[in-house]
Amino acid sequence: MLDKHYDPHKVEEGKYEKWKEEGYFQAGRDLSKQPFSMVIPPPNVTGKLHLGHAMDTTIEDIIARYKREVGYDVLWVPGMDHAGIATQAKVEEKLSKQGLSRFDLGREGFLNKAWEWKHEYADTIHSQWAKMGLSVDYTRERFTLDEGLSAAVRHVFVTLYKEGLIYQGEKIINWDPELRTALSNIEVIHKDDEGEFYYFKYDVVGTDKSLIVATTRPETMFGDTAVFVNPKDKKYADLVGKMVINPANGEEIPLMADEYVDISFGTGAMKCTPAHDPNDFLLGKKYGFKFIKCIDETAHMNEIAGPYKGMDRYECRKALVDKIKEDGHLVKIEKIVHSVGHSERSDSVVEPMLSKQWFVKMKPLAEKVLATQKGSDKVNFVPRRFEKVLTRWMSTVEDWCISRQLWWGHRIPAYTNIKTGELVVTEEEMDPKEWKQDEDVLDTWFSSALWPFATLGWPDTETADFKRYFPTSVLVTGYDIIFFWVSRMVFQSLHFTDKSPFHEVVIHGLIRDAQGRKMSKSLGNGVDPIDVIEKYGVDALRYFITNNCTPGMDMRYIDEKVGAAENYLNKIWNACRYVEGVLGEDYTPRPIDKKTLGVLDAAIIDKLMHTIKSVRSEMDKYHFGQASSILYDFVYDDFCSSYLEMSKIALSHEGAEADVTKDVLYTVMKDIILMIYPYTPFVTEEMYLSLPGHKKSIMEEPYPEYDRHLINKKAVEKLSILEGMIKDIRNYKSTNGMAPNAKVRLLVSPAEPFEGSGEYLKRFTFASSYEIKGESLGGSSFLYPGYELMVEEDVDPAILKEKLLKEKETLEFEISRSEKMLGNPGFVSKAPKEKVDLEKAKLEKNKGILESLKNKLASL
RNA sequence: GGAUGCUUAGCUCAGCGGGAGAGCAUCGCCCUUACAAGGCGGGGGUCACAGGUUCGAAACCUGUAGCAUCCACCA
Repeated sequence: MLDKHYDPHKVEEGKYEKWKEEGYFQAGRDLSKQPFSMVIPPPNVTGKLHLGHAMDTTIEDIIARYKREVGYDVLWVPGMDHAGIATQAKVEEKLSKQGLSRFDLGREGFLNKAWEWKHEYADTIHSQWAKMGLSVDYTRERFTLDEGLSAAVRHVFVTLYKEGLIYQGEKIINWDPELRTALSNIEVIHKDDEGEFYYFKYDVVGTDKSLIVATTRPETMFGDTAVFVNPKDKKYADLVGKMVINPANGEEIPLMADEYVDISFGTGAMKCTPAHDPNDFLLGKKYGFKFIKCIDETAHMNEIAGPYKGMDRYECRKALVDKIKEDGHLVKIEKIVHSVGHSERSDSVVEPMLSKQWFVKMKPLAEKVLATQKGSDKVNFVPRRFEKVLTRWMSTVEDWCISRQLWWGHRIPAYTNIKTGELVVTEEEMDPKEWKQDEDVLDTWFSSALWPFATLGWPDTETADFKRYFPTSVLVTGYDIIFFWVSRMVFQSLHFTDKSPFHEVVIHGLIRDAQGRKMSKSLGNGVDPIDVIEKYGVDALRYFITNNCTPGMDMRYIDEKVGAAENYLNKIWNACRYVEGVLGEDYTPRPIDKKTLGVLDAAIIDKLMHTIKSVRSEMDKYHFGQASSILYDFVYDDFCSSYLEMSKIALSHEGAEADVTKDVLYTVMKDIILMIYPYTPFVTEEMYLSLPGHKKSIMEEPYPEYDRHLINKKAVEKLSILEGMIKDIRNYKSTNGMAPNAKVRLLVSPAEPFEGSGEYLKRFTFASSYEIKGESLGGSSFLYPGYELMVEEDVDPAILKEKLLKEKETLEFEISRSEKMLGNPGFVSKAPKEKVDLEKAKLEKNKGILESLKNKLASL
């Protein structure tokens, strides 16, 4: 027997372990079923999981559990990401608290620390997955740095290299001076920062003229190789070709003309620093300049900066500007807001810098994606608009810088011969005495990109899992990592397996705080899912997520809503407790027999069928919020408030009527539980096990099926008349200042809506008497299609009249509306016939009611 | 500079071509034997604005405004 109150913690205890032991999460237990597969977006082993993870994985778990119920052999692969930069930064931070740097430990020692860190956080993550109830297949768990993934990474790297799609080159890359590593373009976040625009005077050699050049980055002037103007710019036409003096170091550099320069920007004259700016780099190449680096890897000035050597780039900027000012070459300083690149991880200002790195040549790979998206093997996004995010990026993508100057990650399989300097890229282990391996590791996303196929055994394409579960069915992830992850999985998969890695991508938004702000450490507004679970239970948290997420949209975390979810679960819990009590221990479930159903039974079963149909349809479209609210309405209104209350009367009539009612209660309750189960597996398991005739677990039950033979429109209509009567009487009492349980006498005419309906009416309205009158009722009766009802209590006639007049007004409005519609030839000829018929029927009905209403008013 | 999304009840949000919905909040009444973490009843909205398409628009199209996000090498 269920307890009187739903206690989430008591309910949740032990269930997950049981499911896991029984092997319910394991894929491939019944190969006769259709496969359905997903991979978890591997969380970083940097720390605890946050609410965003809770949302993402809850959605996946709903899908997994639903698909199992519907009859699929579901594989949901769990795993974690080594998260190169992020984890290394955490470990280094920890070390620095002990006064150590990674260089003190050396590569090997540091990696040991990193692995310790990984194990610690992997444990935390595992326990959080268990708390959340995720039905992942632990027998197939993977890690992005495990043996298999590492082999896949090496294979991909070597293959792409041999195909000419990976190359080593010297280009301007984004350098994070704090973490001291290169970054890819998308790891740089551009922010609008306030800065200064410095205008300096450059003397032109051999003349008494000068020109003014504006820059935001004076400290890079030591690396300048020219000043450029636009060839069409008349201001400088006579000066082009002469030398000008760099006010930073007094060196002579040429004044040149190139179309690239925008005449209208600044002074129209631009300094060129080929080693510290991507555009200047291109100019440098075009004109064969030297590439002079003046800033080092820690963002300090090097020897090129002469007296400024050793200064931080900003210190140097300040000192240099002061000096130029002293020299009389500073014209003015303007405040400007400009876009400055920051490292996604360290938030330090990224230094564009010439550097030798490894790159993936993106164009051919991206073109494959774009072509695929036009065909039948395309990846379908939910919502659809996110496909454009992918294709737009793919069509403008630049080469991907994949090498990182870190230790934690997949080491690049490139070796240089110590004696000859020969470079070899190979999957084989090379003898370290002869060959020196590249020091760098790969971008984390390089390995994550292989996740959907490498976790299934690839590059071995003959493994059972790869053959059965690849391509995967669906991927669930946030819109913020479409570039980082989704796009890269797609192009790697297309290139290496010739298939898209998944058929569908379900995109969700971010979870924000109650004020709509992003949750962040600096704001301290983060919510720990574990705290929420402590307070309300996992199921309430899961239900909150289910009910409040709309595909592709951000969601706010609102504590009271989780509370509301818990209350809802308590409601269902109590309904179940009632059903359980009613059925008793001897009850044996029987299928619904259409022929034996009473009006109320037939009506609730009809509504159940409609609910099953629409819920399934929404579930299939991944509209969980929609699905759960359709269910909510059915559970709350149709089942709890209506049928369940009414069943109390039927049950008091012992015999066949009571038996049928029990069958209906059982069926509806069980179907409700089975439909809510994917959202809130713990409570529903507990409730399920309290019902008679249950199996070992709810996980062995199939999803409810829609049966069109159980549709009964007439019964629903009759019920709606009864419910209308009840509502009118309740409202009548309320507006007349009577207590809800005040006794009233009722009359109906010319008959009751269905046999026995009077008993329900009486009970639901606390009527002391109930009588059927053959003839029409005068005065204050309520009207329904074909029926009248009257409350025989003395009430203030003024209130009554007011009520009737209000009713008349709305009726007249309704009638005129219908007449207007039906009088519109366009509507009658163009609207669907059923709409027109519906409107006609409404008009007739309302006209009839208005007629009797007028009589009543006259007789008052 | 491009692109996308949002603007609906006091608050947070669904709905996205056939008569305005939910949760919370609010007001009134009720300990009715599943649930007071409850029940019953009520109040509250020219669905941002302006045009257009349609028999019919909160929903579709085009603009406008405000907010948000993403992309972009403007020195």
